[in-house]
Formats: sequence, C-alpha cells, structure tokens
Amino acid sequence: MNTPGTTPPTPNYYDVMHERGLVAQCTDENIRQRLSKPTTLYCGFDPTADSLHVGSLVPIMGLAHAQRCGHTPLVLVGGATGLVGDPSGKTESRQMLTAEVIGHNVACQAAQIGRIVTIGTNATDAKVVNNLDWIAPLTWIEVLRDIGSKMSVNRMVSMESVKQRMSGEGEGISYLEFSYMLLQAYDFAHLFKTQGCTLQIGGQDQWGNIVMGIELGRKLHDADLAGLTFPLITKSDGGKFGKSESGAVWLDAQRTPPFEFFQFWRNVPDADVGRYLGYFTFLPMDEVKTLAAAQGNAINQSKIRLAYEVTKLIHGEDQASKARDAAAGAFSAAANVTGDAIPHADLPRNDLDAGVPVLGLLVQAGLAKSNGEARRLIAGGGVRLHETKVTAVDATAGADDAPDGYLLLRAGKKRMFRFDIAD
RNA sequence: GGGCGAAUGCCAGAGCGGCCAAUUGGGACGGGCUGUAAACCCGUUGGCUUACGCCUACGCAGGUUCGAAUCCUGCUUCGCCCA
Repeated sequence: MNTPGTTPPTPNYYDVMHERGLVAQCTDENIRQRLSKPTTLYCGFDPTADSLHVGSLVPIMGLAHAQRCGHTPLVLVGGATGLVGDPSGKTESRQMLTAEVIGHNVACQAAQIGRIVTIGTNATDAKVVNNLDWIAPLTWIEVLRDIGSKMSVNRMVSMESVKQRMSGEGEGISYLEFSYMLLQAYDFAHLFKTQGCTLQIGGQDQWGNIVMGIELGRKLHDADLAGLTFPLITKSDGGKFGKSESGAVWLDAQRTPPFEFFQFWRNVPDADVGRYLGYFTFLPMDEVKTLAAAQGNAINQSKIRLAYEVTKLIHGEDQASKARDAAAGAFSAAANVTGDAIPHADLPRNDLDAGVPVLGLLVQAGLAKSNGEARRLIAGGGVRLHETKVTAVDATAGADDAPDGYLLLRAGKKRMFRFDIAD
C-alpha cells in the first residue's frame, strides 16, 4: 500500500536477487551500498544458437530485476568470444561458428531478451552491445602490449576451469580457448571505460572470468568494479535442468511450442516449485512462499501457476492461457484435446477410411523417431488411441477411431498428437 | 622436431580374429505405483522387415584372412613425455 503522492522506495537490487535465491557469490562486501545509486551493469550471452533456452532465463531475469531497481543493463552478446569458445566448465571445446551465423544468432537472441528486458534509449533502458565491435579492430600487438602485459599466466593457469583441462588424461586446452578469458576480461574493462559499467553479473561458472575482468579494469583504468554470480540451477532429482522429453527447452516458439514450454514447467518436481517461482517469475516473494508451501496434491496448482507465469513472460498472456487450458483439457477426466495448442496435423479422410497403420502415425507425429522405436513403444504398452491402449504392433486406425472428427494419439502419459480428419 | 599412446553406440567405458549390433554403468524413453510429483520396482535403448533375414556401424583409406571393432600399412585428430 502506497501513500498517495509518494513513490514506493525502490528496493535494493541485491536484496531482490538475494531474496529470490539468485545470488551465489559477490565480489563486493558493500554491494548494497554500491547499488544504492543507479549503476550500469552487464551480462554476457553466448551466440552459439539462434535461440536461447530456459537456462538463459536466469541471467535475463538478473538483468530485468536490475532494470526494475533503476539500474541500466547492458546485454553483451559475445560476437567475438563466440568465435573463440569458452573453456569454463566444459571438458571439450565448443564448435566454432562463422561470423555470419553468429551475427544472425546475436540478432535473434537480442530479440528474445527484449521481451523481458526493455531495450531502448531511456536512462534505464537496456542497450545491446557486441564485443566484436571493439575486439575485432584490435591488433595482435595491441593485445599483447595493453592486455597481455597485465595478465599473469600463473594466475590464469591456476584457474579451476583451466586446471581441469591441463591435468590428467583430459582433452587438453588450446591456446585459442585459453585466450577466451582474456577477451572476456577485456570486455569488462572496455565497458567500464566506454559505458561506465561497473558491475558484471553471470552464472557461477563465470566467476573466474568476472574476477579477471575486475582485475584488468583496475590495472588498466584504475576502475572499481564488482561482480555478482547466480547459482547453478539444479533439479531436486539430480537431473539436468532445462531438458524435456524432446530435448532442450528453447525460448523460441518454433523450437519449443508454447504448449510444450508450458508442460516443461508444469512437470517440475514438487521440491523445485518454490525455487523456480523465485527465479523465473516476477511474483512477489510472499506469494511465492505461499505457493511453495502447498502440500500434496495442492502443489499442482502452484505448478500450474509457475507454468502460466513463465509461459506468459516468454510467449505472452494469450499463448499462456491457451497452453494452460489445453493442458487442463488434455489431462482431465473429461478430456478436451481440440485446442490449437495441442500438437496436431491434418489426416486425409480417404487415408483413414482405408486404415492407417498406427506405427506410421507415431512416426509422422514425431512421437517416435523410427518404425522400430514406434514398435517398441507399442510393445511396451505406451501407446493409446484416445484412451484405448494399442496392443498390436500392426494395429491400424480407421474411421471408427475418429468419431468426433479427430484421432488422438498418445505416447506415454504426457505426450500426445492430434490428427484432424480432413475431407 | 623426436618418442610413446589413444580414437567404439547419446555419454563414460569393456571387447583385442569367429559365440559382436557389440559386456557394463549413466542418461533417455516406456510400464507399474501416484497427484501430469519424488523415491522405488520392471522393461526398452542402430535401421528396414510379419518373419527367416537383410543393411549400416567400432576415426578415415586401403590390405591380410574363409572370416576383422579386433592383425598390417598409410592418413587424420587428440593426449602424454623429451627437445
């Protein structure tokens, strides 16, 4: 409740992040004080694909919260670093991409981030910067003299990400990858000089790189820089966060349709609902706590809320509602699976009248990758036509199976595909 | 530049002339139990085929052999050690 005529005090960015469990580590003990005045901060994104996935949602939320607290976010797309590859936390080097592909990816990612973070020209609007712009023009000599002379190899070699690659029977590390942290450190120093940026946020795996940047900034520009990292997002069952039945969960509707996106969140383990609500939604924390406290069956309502909120954030309210309604219909006793959000395609009536092998339909629907896999699915009792289990591997679907003008094919409990009968 | 070693299915990692589409573990998928959870139990895990079977696969290219993932030669890539 705000008193009329007064603006509510803007919360401290650090408090917001901390409250939501989004802080893993911070380089500055007095971070709250530092954040008491408008600050320019940045976070880097790897342009390795033309879409971000749910894992990138954490840094995006990190920027969004900053913006809401009156700070100015910079979205750094790694046009240059993407050409190199990050050794951090990986046991082998990443595939190198061409400059054209990266340019395309950068544009796509910026658009996705723009849905959550306001990008523009006002004071707290985010700006997109591409490190290719300042790294590409550098000459070899400049790099060695201005940056190389300030970096200690001993220090670099002692970093955990590098140590891993240099010891044992591992993959080894190429000089190219080794140089990655140099480029990244330079980004921070450069953004300080050109944009007055004094804070870098990033995943926990970027801690070392961030610290490097802070040090380089001090040596190069006598800058007082700081870093803040997010925790690694985990799943309570030990699985990898961000995977669904059909692979990575992307923010792009082409790669991961809103319905599937919604289902991903709908299906998180009970134990993770509270954390995820804090991480991935803007719901006030007292509401998050209430939702997270639900016990037993009631927790499902919280999951639906989580799924709805995140889907709304990424795909908009309209899509979120559709996905929610479709899911409710598809999994309730009075099944209603006619919505657009349910994956579907047309099936010619003539084909159906002639009898269509279920095997082929499974493959066509993408529920199985090959006839063999489809066959195994049926043999394992995992396939249903509407609610009827398909028992024979060579079963066919006929007109009788589509009394209401559509054929619903289910694989397992959660995957389904609807064939609309077309004349 | 020299010496040594390694390359196997989604990953890790066995196999070292026929019994290998390839042990095992993880992951993934499916079933059961449930709440569209977790934990647990069970099953499946190269493609085509109703099936006999056929095809493709153990870094790449050749060779030896009745027969090779397994032996030989060259190539490529990577690792370790020495300079």
